[in-house]
Amino acid sequence: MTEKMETVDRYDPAAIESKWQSRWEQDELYKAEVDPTRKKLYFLTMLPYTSGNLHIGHWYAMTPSDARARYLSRKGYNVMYPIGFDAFGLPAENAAIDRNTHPKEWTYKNVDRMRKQLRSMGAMWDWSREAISADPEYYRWTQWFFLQLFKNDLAYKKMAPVDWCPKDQTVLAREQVIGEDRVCERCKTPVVKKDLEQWFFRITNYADELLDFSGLDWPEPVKLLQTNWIGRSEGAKVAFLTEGEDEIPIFTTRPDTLWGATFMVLAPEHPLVQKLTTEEHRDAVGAYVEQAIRQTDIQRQALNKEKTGVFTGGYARNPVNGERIPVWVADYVLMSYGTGAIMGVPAHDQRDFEFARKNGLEVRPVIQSPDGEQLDGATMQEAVVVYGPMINSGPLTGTSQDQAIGATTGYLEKNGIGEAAVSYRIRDWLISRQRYWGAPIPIIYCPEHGQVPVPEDQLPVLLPDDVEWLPTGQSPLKLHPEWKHTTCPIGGEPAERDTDTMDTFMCSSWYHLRYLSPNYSEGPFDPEEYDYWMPVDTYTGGAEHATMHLIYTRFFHKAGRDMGIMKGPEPMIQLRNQGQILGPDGRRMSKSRGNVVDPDEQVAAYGADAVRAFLMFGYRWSEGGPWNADNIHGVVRWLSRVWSLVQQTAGAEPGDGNPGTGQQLTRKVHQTIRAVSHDLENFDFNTVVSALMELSNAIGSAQEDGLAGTQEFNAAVESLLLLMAPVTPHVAEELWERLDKPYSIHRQPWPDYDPELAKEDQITLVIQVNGKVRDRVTAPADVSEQAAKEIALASEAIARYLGEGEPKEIIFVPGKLINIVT
RNA sequence: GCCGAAGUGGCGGAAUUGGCAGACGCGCGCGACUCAAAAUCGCGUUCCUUCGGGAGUGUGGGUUCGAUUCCCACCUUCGGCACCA
Repeated sequence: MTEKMETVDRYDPAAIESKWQSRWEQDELYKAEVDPTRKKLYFLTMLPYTSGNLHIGHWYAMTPSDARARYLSRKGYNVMYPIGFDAFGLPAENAAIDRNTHPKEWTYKNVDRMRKQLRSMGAMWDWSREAISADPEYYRWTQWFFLQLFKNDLAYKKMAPVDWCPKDQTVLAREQVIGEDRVCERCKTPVVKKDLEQWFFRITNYADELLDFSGLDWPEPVKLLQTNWIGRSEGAKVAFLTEGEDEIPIFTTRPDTLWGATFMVLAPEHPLVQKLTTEEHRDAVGAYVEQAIRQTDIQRQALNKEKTGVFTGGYARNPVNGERIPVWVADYVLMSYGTGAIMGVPAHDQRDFEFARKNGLEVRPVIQSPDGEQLDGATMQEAVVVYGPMINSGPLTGTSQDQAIGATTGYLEKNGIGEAAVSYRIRDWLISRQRYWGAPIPIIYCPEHGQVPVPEDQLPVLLPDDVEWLPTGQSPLKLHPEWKHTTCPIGGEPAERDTDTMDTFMCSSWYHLRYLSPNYSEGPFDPEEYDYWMPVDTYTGGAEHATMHLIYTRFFHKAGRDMGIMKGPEPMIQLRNQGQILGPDGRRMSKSRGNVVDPDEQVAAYGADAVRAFLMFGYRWSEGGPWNADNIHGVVRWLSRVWSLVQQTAGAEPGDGNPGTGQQLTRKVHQTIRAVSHDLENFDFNTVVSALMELSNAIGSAQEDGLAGTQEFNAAVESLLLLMAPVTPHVAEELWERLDKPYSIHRQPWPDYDPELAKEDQITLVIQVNGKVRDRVTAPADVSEQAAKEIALASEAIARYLGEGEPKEIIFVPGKLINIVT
């Protein structure tokens, strides 16, 4: 033993990791190829943004996923695990401007650095499928997708009040404006409203289909976030007529309260405001509308504790009872939802109630209060927001709660004044960005022919390199005359290009398709690859993308399917979210706080295998948590122990250990195979590592018991390495080689377990009295109820707790416990 | 306010179906090795205790022979939504 020790070198991850990384790459160990004879598995992890440096968060997201992909590959699946870079976008452009370099240069330098950093993980990525969204050969097809959406009327340009980030000098999609403060998702600056002509995608056409998650194995919270984001409401659309015979449609979820509508409110931006306003009220309305439109959303909200609004002087008729009701303008009604106009039913809507009280408008109850009390509009303190039988409702008075909405809708339809309708919270996806670093929108504006799509054979519309940034923050594309001025593809007239670029979420909506065939030039992807690999079987990434990327990519897929480009109902079948690693102080990592953990430093200090194993072991993957610099030592020690254990015992002469111990070791091996397989399958990475530790501890004890060199012992060591390989690929490969096993361990089939061998033959039988544990005895695993009873009643420890007389009841759980109830 | 997730030792966390609470690790304590230290190895480590035992999985109830697990009410933390008619 002592002699042997001296020949054992120390575990030195730096020496073995780069060696194996180059070897695997050279041997194309992870190259995925279409093979119809094998069951495929497309395993995808959200692509990194080219921000400059790999973050410990990337490791946390990617290395457990890699372990699972490796496991499934060893289980026999033909696994494709690709990687690429999300390379366009604001952060790159801003960072480049700050550093006075070109975004392209900055981005591609980052790609080089991040590639190296990614390689240091030792993940099973197929680098031959790498795709970078800022490559012309990539964005050519991003533009192509835009044109297909345009041709199918799923992309359109319109003037609309949009969210503008004054710092980043661009508009944002609704999804990219976050929180109570309505700030820019990237720079956290409060956005302002601006009226601009912008490109939108008709994601609202797919609202209903996006609510259908059938066939998807996605986390419930993500499905719920998307459901709420889409925000489907059922109700009715009702046409009110002004005295000038203009129609004002409104949407309501409570058609049953129509008889209680005592006023109408228009959003300040509503097109009929001017026309309805009487001379007498013109100044007041004009001033109100102007200040409302000028305000940012936060300003509106701050004032919104108090409902403001002004009377237009105009009137409309309530179509169900012909009553003349005043029309007001107020900013609590949003132009962007429903029809931009509402009926005011103060008795049964709290907002309308507050507005009515403030402005002396009539409050008229039309739904029976649930406590049977007679509601009095003049004295009510708040709106009674309930469902109930209809009262004061003309011909429908007395309709029961259950029939109220249906009866009203029927009445509306019969009389031609309205119909059942659905409204959604989600808005069309605004994709124009007034920025340089993105895929140019491939549209040319011709004075003769209007919006003319760039012919497909002229794609890509290349981003010009020779651009200048002015302190005004204007897009350099606007200031680049040679690029901007072109000719009309139809008639050759002088024409102008669209100088906006596309939201980067557009690039990332289809990157999983570019991975299929990154060099394909006949289309966005090779259909043969598509048919084999799609859909994505498992997709992993952060839950923060629930209402952005994950909703966009589903829309994109469905639109692509309807255009005959893609197939199948959904792009990604199984989704799992990891949590977030925080700084050691428990707060989000950020440079300004100085709490950023650099993965390169960790790898230099402990090796990639230790960092991988630690990230899997130290956290519930779906939760994450603060970085704990101490806990990684446990994993490092474990790997060192395995390292010396394997080498000390390799080729040992069989010892004279007792055969029972060998059998126990074999049992532990089979139990570990079962546990590790189950937990990898279920994303329970922390217990994967703890099960492996238990096995190596058991092997260590067996070594002390003199079992080294026996068949059981060697088989256990072999199994340990085979099971460790997905978690710690380098050290497993190195030790595997040192045992003279065939290269590569990552191509060895995953070990099977034998349930018989995994079964315990002895159990600890727990003896309870009235549900409290009073004794534990060793018994055969298949101990019968009768035998267990005898054992329990014979126990001295138990006798003390049994009173006089017979036990009332004895409960026996086979293989577990016996409970005596007295 | 509405919706969602989570509360278990000093810390990270474990506990297939309602059945031994605290696996596996960190940290800490004691010991071995060493001139010494580091590293390594071994043992111990939920709390209280009069050493018999008692209490214990955010709080209070409930169901059950038996509850971290199921039900009801509440508290705390974190995330999402924000006048959506």
